[in-house]
Amino acid sequence: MVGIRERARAEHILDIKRVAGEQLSTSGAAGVSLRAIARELGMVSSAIYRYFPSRDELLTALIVDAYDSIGSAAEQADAAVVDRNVRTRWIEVARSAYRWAGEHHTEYGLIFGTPVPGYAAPQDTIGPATRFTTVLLSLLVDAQRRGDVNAAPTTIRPDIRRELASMRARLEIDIDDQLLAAGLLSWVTLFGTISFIRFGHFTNVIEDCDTYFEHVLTHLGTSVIGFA
Amino acid sequence: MVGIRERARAEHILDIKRVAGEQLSTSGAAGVSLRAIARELGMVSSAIYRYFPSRDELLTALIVDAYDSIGSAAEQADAAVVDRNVRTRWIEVARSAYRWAGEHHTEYGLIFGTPVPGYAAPQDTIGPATRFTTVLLSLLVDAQRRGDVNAAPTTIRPDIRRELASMRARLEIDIDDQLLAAGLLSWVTLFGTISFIRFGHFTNVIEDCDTYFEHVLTHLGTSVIGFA
DNA sequence: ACGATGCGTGAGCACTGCTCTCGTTGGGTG
DNA sequence: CACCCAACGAGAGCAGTGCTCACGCATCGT
Repeated sequence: MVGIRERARAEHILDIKRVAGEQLSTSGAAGVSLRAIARELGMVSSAIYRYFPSRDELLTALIVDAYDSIGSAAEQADAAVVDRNVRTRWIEVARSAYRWAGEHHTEYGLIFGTPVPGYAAPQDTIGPATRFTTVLLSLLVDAQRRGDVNAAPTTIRPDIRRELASMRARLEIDIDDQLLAAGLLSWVTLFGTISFIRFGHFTNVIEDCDTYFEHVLTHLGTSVIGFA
Repeated sequence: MVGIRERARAEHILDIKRVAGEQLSTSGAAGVSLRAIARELGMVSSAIYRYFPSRDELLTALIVDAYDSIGSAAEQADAAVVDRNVRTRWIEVARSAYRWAGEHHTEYGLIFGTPVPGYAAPQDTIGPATRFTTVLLSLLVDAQRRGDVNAAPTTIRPDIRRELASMRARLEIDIDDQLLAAGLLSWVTLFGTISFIRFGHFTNVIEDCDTYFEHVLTHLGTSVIGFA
């Protein structure tokens, strides 16, 4: 049987992260206060340290949760595509990221925004961080396998081909240079667009950001990656 | 003649911003402390408030300076291209942004990173903020005028054409839909790539980020915008 | 049954942004 | 030139922060 302490501990950790998440969405990362969390949970501030050794560790936990959240959103969006058409899958996955960023504004800023100087992402974060890109990569792998892609060939310099080959080996995937480069560029442009929209760089530039995002989406799928 | 006070005031403001900038680059935006600045300048903390009404205003001043800094870097890079070839100008301007981001890591994070919730960019920032994009836009205008551009036509939906037309009217520029859309996409991809590199999202993904950036640069200039 | 360990408490340290009052001093005005 | 207001620096003080530590109590494994 699981002990009373163990259960209470798990619940407390959840409570702390919940309140911290509320503070995060209302006041940003700077507004997450251990003392305020303790106050809201009816405990003394020093008690928090029994569960998180420092404020940084709490934020790290929130980062991990955020990566997991956007990753699982993408996984679900991908799984929901019944006909497994790679073009549809790409659009749905990209849309899920856009939607997630809109619904979790500050969490998005936490993982795709300014990194804290001197704060090296702990090992705990790199696992969840790859969850989203894994969805994207498996999508590309399937596209390659099914031959559902025919992009206009672009010139790729030898040093970049070497870089791509190294990446291919590291990830143990079978995607040719053309598709891999296009996928990489689309990945960056996808989050570049989301960041520009969510961080307000399109103010006074683009009025209907939702529509523009859809445009970028189809453009990337059609002209850059070249899904059939 | 300019008074003693006026001169002293201007110098103090410069001093405060200088020390704040040092703190910014070593400890990030969160590490900028009015009291620490006052200590370093040998004045009492409350004296700072004679020059900046709040910490936020100080940060705003740093943001304005950062926008000005990257803007003037781009202007200089553009002006240094003697033959006025638009392709060369694009590459030099984009490179200047990449270089600036590398040399001013935290300042870059300040303007392209996570926005503070509830912090609406004051009017003071929007002027300097457009300085970089103005360089980019004038480059596109020249390309259009000289006919130095021949991109593969992509499909642009009517609602996006409407958005582009509105943008064209607002900015009072003469760039056709095709080029404007390509420029917009390149702008986003440019800063998306810089952010991914500088914010560490390419760790364990791309080894030689400098080379990859050069690749993206030429790709955007050639395949997306299509400079002659 | 007992000892080690987990846990909540409260005081305390060093720090933060910001406010207020109090003299002093510089600089336009009569 | 004298005067008076505004700008200024100093210092105390308030409310808040992250974090540490010694202290007891409760729980759990032996």
